[in-house]
Amino acid sequence: MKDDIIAILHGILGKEAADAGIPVELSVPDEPAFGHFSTNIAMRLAKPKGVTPMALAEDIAREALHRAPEGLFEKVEPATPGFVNFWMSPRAIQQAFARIAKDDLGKRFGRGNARAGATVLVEFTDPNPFKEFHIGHLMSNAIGESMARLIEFQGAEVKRLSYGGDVGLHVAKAMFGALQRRNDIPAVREESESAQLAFWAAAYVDGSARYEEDPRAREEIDVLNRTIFDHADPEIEALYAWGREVSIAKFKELFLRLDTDFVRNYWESEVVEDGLKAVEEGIAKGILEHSEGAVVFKGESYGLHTRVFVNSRGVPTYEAKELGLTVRKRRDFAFDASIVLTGNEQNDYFKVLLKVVDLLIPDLAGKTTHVSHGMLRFASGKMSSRKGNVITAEALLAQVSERLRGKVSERSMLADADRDEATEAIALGAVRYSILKQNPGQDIVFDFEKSLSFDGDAGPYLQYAYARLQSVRRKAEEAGAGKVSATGGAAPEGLQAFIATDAELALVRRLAEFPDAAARAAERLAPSGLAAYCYRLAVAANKFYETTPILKDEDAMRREARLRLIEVTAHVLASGLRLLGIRALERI
RNA sequence: GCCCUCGUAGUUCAAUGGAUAGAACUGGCCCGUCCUAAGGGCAAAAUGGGAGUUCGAUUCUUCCCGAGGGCACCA
Repeated sequence: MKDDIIAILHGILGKEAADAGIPVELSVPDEPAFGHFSTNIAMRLAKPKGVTPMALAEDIAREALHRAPEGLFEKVEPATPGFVNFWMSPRAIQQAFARIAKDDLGKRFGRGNARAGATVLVEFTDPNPFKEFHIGHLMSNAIGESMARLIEFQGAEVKRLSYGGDVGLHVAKAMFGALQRRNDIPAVREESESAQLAFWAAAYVDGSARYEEDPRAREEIDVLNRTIFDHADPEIEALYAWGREVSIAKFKELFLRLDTDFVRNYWESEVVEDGLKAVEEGIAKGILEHSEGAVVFKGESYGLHTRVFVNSRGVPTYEAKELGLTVRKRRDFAFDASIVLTGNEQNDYFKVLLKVVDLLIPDLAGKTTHVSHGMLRFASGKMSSRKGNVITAEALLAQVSERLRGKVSERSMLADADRDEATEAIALGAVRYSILKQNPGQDIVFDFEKSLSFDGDAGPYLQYAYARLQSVRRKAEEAGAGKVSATGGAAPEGLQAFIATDAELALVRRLAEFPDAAARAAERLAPSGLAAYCYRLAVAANKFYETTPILKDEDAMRREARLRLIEVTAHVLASGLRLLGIRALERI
């Protein structure tokens, strides 16, 4: 429908719009009084053409109606101060539905080809061994996984990557903390996985505190950092191996639970060499320089600031390692684009890094995009793993599940055995949706009671809408009322003519928006637009469900048509949810 | 001090420079012989302040106020 109108507008405007550099755009107004589609082209073109916006809008409206195939529009109207609003005829909407249903059967409705044939790396989550997997990582995971799926939906092959700091100062701090209680270690190693993790979390908190408070401890930790880096001490090596292993085992378990499949998990320890080599090259090329015993990049002439790449002890910092990672990625994958997702506190740092990459590795220039997410903030104050007041991803999910449990058991649609699984999926969906519905890059103020709602614009609402649609389908199948063509049986010709109520037509118009919504979210690398779309689709589906009898309708053809609409809606909703990383549940 | 984000109903979030700023939660009022009420409907409620650009500004520029982040050996 949208493409039809744009084509008509291009026909009317000829090359005037193109010459003026003004794109012909069509939007879907929130306000029903402004039509199904609306364009502002008359206002934008009035000045170059030397006419009033309203006069142009009137001309365009009249001409559009004149040029359109018979029966496409219900009406086309100019509106002050110069909009042109379009209302599709029911028949045009019905035909759109027939097309969507056909595409949907082919399981390709909504897919785009903006990234067809491209290989895109997406690095996200990035938990660090020796530290906890906290809700910040959960946030990165939710956004990154959704971005990955959106890009795949546009035809690209996506390689999911994670990168973790298994060497560096934070490790030295944790190791220092652990060495303070080395006598406990044999006992702890006999205990549960979670006790071992708790030991390391506490060790890190201790080590961090001592690093800040005690100059002598600080010196020891810096030395320890070098020792770890050099693999110089067997006892340290053994302790390190244990800590690293405990962390990584946990991460693997969580990745599985979060349904994210990384093809490669990079560790800082393995990119050190490439990083140092790149730094050498940078020095040779005069991009990096020695300063006060360290190797730095002076970013001031680029409007950036100076950053240290190798510290005065000869240990590469995050900068050099990230440089090594970039080189490494290029060696491991032939990629067209690489996306790195981090917290927004790294924005300035990444500008420096990407500038160095541009200067040092010209063939990678511009291929890497840094995307940042905001921080999780609490009414109660800031979370800091250094201070030990972090909320782990597991703790959050456990708490959300706990709140859901009562709600799930009140409802009888599920067998007891399935309730735990549903609770898990709803909890994950609720958390994911609350993260994804917001613009990425913004901080999220997190409040257990308030921000994680299970009603209204929230994950469970979408899952519920889906489950209800599926329930109707099941009942229809049980009753033998019409073959819902899940198995691929084509609907009888002309069925779409029975889609006629306002709620039905509005729902079809929503369905038609799906490809645009997915494409736009992928282009902007922002799942929030798709989350908003899924919500609006669910609203339209619920309205249809509430207002329109389906199984109870006496007319067999109409019943079949409505079942078909339900089937397609459920499938599109499921596709949308999948792109958000939220499981569509058959029953709730 | 310099740089980057961000200030929208009581709260949490929307709004490719467009129309009457859109939702949800909370509080108020309706809908139960009906396909899952985690639902549907009604009413109420907001752009931090000032100047500017524009036919049109939540959006762009600038100043002020406020919050967060970054600014050399952490990541």
